[in-house]
Amino acid sequence: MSTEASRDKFKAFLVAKGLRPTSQRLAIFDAAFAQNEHFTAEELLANARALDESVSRATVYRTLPILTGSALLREIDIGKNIKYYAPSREDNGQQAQVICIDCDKIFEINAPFMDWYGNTVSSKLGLTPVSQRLQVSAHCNAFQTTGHCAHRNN
Amino acid sequence: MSTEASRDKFKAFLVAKGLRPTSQRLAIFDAAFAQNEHFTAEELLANARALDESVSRATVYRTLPILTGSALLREIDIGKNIKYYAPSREDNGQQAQVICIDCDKIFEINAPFMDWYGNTVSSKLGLTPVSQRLQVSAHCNAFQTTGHCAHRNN
DNA sequence: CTGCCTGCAAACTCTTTGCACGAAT
DNA sequence: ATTCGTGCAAAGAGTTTGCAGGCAG
Repeated sequence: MSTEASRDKFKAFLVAKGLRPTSQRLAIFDAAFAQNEHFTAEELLANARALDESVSRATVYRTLPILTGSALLREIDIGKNIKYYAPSREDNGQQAQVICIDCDKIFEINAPFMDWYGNTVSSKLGLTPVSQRLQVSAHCNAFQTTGHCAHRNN
Repeated sequence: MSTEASRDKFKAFLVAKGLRPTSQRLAIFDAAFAQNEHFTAEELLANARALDESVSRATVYRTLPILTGSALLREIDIGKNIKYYAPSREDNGQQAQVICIDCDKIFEINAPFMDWYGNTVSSKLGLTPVSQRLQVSAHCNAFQTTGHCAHRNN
């Protein structure tokens, strides 16, 4: 899905919910979809402010649940106290993450068996699966030798 | 591994690290291993205080990393802002969790394929896997109809 | 007497919320 | 007018940490 199409979908979602497509909300959307990497709320704030300096931290935090609720953005919790976000993909919900412990870089891996696994395991317990996540935390081999990861520019 | 054997292992671990097996640390250990369910730091504090009222919140938070570092306790992050803990099992590191969204009950499921998956996926990226986790979030069917989960007494 | 441990309370990080003002309908 | 959205700053939750005193070796 193109960014432009997603932007329209976001506007339509807002209107359908009786919410207004304000300049701040759209700036936050644009900043989110301009990101190549996974990002945090704070990074999103900085990038949204670059587009529209009137965007406040509160509005970012209030808009993020709208974006994840509209399924345009995914929230990714890697077990730190901070949440990461990334634009959704088609294979949404069937992706595993490999997280570099050294630089926090997140790799997304297709894992279509996850849905099957969630269904199988939940039904045995009398539960209905809502979501599943599979994450591998790993050290970067390059970091062990060179002292820094090649993944992210830090 | 019996609780008694674990207790000795904990003492040995402390000594090996040059740390002292103080009454507070042992009370925290005993409280942790008396739990049947997964527990939070705050619950552990309450239970440890029942054994030794001199235990403080700070000491609980300072002792938890020691316990997880000694591999006697596992830390389980279910994507809430709070961390859960549980005594380790033999099949440590190869367990998936099914989490009831309605009551936060955590079911542990053996998933021996996780190690294989972590190794396979990491090696392709030039990474060395450290840990992996597989979690399924699900709704309790009983909750949908009766309004409360049968799992936990709340 | 030297250094590890402790409790207390303050600090910290990330996120949420109350409030009054401003914009849209 | 009325409702919705906003920024600011304060509050909140969970966790960490600086400090002065206490206990062990």
